[in-house]
Amino acid sequence: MNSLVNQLKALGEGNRFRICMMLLEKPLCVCQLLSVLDIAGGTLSNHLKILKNAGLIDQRKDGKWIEYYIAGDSAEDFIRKNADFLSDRELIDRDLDTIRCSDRTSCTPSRS
Amino acid sequence: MNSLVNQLKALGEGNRFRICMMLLEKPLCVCQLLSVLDIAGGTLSNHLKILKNAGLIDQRKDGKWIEYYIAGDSAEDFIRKNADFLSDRELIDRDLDTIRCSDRTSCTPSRS
DNA sequence: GTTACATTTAGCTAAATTACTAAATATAAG
DNA sequence: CTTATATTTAGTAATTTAGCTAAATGTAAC
Repeated sequence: MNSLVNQLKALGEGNRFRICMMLLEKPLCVCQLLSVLDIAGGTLSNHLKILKNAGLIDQRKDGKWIEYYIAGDSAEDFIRKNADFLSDRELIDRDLDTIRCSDRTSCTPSRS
Repeated sequence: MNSLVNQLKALGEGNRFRICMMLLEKPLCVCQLLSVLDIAGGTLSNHLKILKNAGLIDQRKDGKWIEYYIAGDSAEDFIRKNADFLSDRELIDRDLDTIRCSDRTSCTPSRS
């Protein structure tokens, strides 16, 4: 029970939900997520840790970057089933459009 | 999006999750829920309000009691789909066994 | 190795959340 | 109307959470 409640709690926060929706589309590095979300790098890192502890996402090295992805079939299933209840898909699509530095040339995490 | 995230957040708390699991079985009054959960009446009342605001449950009068129930088909669907991910069904069953005063003869809410 | 960039950790604050108790309200029964 | 029971509201304390900035760490490229 605990692990399910933890997953629900992890997904039940706006920014973390958005992260999962984006990762459902494709794996992304921290700086790409950062280009969409209006939060500081440290905050994002913390959200990623919470999602990872809940078993919803995982990470792997990709050269200079760390790529995050949905942890596995059961995590994907869990997230997808909940995403089904989403009425305004529009917001998610807007997020996906906003992903920057997909060529990964300049991923400065600085946020004035 | 907001409403879905709110529902996830509402369900993503241990006591509220247990409440929903029990109500999935059958409508229950506050004192019955109270007989299972180890929290004070005021606290329970607050949890019920959160679940109700999220649109997951609703209430109706039943004589002296207030009966809570899953709000409707879509709420039931949402809760059931998430309950599917539950591995240890045992804990829920234990809760259901613990419901007291189902005859509603003595539902004192006092908790020393 | 030094520099530059990417990410995480640490330490902090403000806001939100969960919990309690006690008081208030509502209803039913006598 | 009074009493007993059921539920909610209010006020408060403790805990957790989300956010920030700055420092630390890791990695790549020069």
